[in-house]
Amino acid sequence: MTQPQAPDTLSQIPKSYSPQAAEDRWYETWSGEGFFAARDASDRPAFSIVIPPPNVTGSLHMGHALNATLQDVLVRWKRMAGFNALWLPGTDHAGIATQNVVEKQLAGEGTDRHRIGRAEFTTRVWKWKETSGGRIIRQLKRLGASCDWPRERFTMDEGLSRAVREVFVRLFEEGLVYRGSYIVNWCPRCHTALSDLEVEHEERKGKIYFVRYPAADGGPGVEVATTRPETMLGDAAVAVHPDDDRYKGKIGLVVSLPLTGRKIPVIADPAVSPEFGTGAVKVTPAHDPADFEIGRRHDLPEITVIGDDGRMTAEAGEAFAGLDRAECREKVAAALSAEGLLAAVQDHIHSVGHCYRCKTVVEPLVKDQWFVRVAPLAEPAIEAVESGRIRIVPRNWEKTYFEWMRNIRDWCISRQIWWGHRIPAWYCGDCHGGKIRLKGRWVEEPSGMAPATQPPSHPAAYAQLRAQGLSHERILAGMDTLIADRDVPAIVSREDNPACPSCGGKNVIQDPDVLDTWFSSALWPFSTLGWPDKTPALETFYPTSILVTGFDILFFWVARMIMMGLKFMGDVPFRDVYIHALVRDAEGRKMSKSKGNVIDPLDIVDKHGADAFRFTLAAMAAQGRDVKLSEERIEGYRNFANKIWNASRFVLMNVPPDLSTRNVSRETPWAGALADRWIASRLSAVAAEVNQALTDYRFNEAAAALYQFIWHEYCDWYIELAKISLFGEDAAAKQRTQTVLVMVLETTLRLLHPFMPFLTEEIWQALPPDCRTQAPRGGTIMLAPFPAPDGSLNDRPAEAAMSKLMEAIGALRMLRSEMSVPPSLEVAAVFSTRNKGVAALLDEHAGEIARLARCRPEIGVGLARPSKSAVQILPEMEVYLPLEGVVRIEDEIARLEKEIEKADKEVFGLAKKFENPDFVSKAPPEVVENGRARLAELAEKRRKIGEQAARLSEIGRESS
RNA sequence: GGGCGGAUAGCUCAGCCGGGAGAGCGCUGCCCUUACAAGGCAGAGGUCACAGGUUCGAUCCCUGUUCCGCCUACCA
Repeated sequence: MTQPQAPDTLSQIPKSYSPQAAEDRWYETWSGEGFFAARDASDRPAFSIVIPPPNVTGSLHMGHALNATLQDVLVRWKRMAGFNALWLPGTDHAGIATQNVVEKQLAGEGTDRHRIGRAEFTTRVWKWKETSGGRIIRQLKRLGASCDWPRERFTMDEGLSRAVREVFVRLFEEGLVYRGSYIVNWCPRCHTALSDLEVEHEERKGKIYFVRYPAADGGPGVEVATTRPETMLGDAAVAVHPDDDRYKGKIGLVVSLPLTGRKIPVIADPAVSPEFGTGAVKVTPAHDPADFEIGRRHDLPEITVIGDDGRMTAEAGEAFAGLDRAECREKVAAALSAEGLLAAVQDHIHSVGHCYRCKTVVEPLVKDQWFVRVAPLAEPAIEAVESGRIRIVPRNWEKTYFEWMRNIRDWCISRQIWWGHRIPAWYCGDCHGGKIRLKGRWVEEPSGMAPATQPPSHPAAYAQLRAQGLSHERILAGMDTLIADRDVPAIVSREDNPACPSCGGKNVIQDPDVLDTWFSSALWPFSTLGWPDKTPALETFYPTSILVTGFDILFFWVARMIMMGLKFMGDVPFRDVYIHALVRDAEGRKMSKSKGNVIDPLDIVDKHGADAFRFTLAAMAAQGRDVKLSEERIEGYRNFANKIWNASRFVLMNVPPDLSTRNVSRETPWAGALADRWIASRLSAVAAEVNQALTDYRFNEAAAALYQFIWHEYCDWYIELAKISLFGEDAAAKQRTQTVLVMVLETTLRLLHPFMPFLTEEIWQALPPDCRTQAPRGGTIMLAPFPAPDGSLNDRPAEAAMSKLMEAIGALRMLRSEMSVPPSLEVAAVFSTRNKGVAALLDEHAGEIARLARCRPEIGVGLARPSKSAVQILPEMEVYLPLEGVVRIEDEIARLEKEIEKADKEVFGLAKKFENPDFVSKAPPEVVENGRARLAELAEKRRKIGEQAARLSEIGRESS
């Protein structure tokens, strides 16, 4: 590969790591060299992830950053571990969102989509997509995402569109897609139907109105409760519960609907809850989902009083027609009040549905729409998770999944917008021309096309337009929307403009609606790999290995992918689903533009580097917890990156550039000094931990293990110890230390690479060439083998000995610090033990103790304590710091008294356990034994401190 | 209404199979010790929300309570 210029002399390595330059340089190299590419055919095992496609309109937010980081960690790990790893990127076309963006643009130009027409509009959207869309893709690259970019897909691509059409047609043929007239969620602003999932419910303070409906014969009527009095204008009945004794006599009564005088019946329906309100409910089938059901059961008329634009229709009556929903509510309430029919108004909290795109209050309306019959698809999808063919991690999301899947309702998939996959359904103008009503630009001047500045007008029947002399083509060209009567059959076809099966004519008109964006997203795991064609990629990478996503789209997307994957591929779309948390701000609030608490991931990358940012996200991704991101935390990991940088700098400054670890057998370098054996043992433990944690998707644990090892073992101890031989006279020891220093660093870099790709590559490239573990190709760390746990390096004795040594050093450091002995002052110190082995160990490592605790150590068995000295009592040794001429004795006495207090507490707590005879008899023997040993140790320590305190007080008295 | 999750150091959070409470940041003290002051060494700081229960033993398991999130639902 083309070698970017790595600093070649030590003096050139700057003292702190600056990420920017390295990041751009390495990303370009990796991607240019094709290191991210997976192979359609390979003898290596496949590992594949498809990215949850972000909206093409979107820009990278924290959620994306977390999502992408976790995927990249996994895919880089697997790639290094020898898999044919694919991470397939792409975006979705985000129908409503994208359409909104371009519509806003048009509004700025003083026009709108109806004036420019459908064809021109979609051209505009494509143009927008080409120039402004996909910003998020470029942002992902800044994060270091190792996606196979040449495979990038877009839901509106030719191939994916073909998949959409194939699926739609097949579902239709099987009766799983149908067109029907039902109540749907309608956004009066976006002017389209929404699926249930696209409605966000929010608790709102509102009012509940109690309204008297007098009997038609003038007798006592019924009182109903409603939160939406304006809908009463469309009431078709009043319903009560069949078993409600209060209303038994009223069933069948005809009441007079206030303000309209219309006569409506009182009916009985079990859906009514007797406990709520008055127990009698007004029924508005055209404007309430529950009422709609009741209406259909009782064959009530569906009187539409609110129109597509959220304004009252003519049906609402002269007094109200044209009013906005909210205005109308006031007017109706006032009118009822004036007539004395408003019994009461109370405050009431209820949840109100809002459009998830524009937050407008949705209006339930009865509309002709296309639906997917979901229940038959849901069944196998439930089974797949129950049986474990798909694992959801963490598991508690399974419950949510099942809950939703078992109560699933049909999915409304048609949208009344222009940007998206147009529904492949046509209606025959020749057979049903009278029942197909169209709106379009020709209506204003039936003799010809109206100027493009004219918005569409009233609907006209297709037959009528033809009769006025418009050609079929011309009608289509000017058509805006279409309403076909319920009994007009749809011709659903894989080919455009199919011939009518009954008349053979070609004058067919395509349904103007487009499909829900999620319909195409649901096919993503196989449509992106080439389906419906049988491609090698599909063969190799489906089912994908894992899906990484946030729980907010568990239903929107994950569930639907499972259904579609099982239906059309006959297999699950992925083996595992890893559900990660939401990223919140430091206060735990959801980040949102309106709250102004958004942290832009790219600002973080600019400021602290992609590696620090990625590491932070991984470290905070504990399963089942939200990620509360604060900049201080990121700074902490930026410091970590810098620490690694400087440790590496130290290594590079102290090893010859021609050093080779190429032919060093695994055992040799570790066979030497205690520190070498210890760090090797620790390294193998960390490698095991990281591998296991990643296997279990416990990213935070992998990150924590690396952090702990690098900073607190390699840097704090190993490097410090290494300095002794590096700066010493023993050439062999020096060389061995250099070897270990580099080998551990090099291995650690590979372990760390999935988390911090840029930094690790930058350093790895600067290592002596013959110290870099050979990658199968490319000469890059990202293709070098991922360190596997190596049990042969485990060295329990070395770890035990090292912790003794660390304890001894720690004890003296503690005394020094407590006694305020300056770090630069070399002191005398006595290490006394009863254990010969310990004495031998300390003696052997007197040099290390001397350096790391800055002292002249005297080591031995049963050494006398210096008369005026501070002491630290450890299980197997006592450490004395002679105080003569160094500090005041009183300070040490005070310190010891505090220690005595602490030790007493501990002894007391533990001793209490043994007072209970059941503990000794019932607890496992090893637990009891362990307790006994600890108790003995503590008691001994307490005794010795006491003695020492007494002695010092005595001396103190004598000398004063 | 149903469901899920949380409550552990000043802050943000780890804590797998019940058996000696951890990290990061912040704070305090001493140090520019030839990799790093974005650093080193050391330290203080916790009734593991509350009340019961199971157990020899509970931060961990069970029940209930309080508070806080979130998801879901056609009680108008």
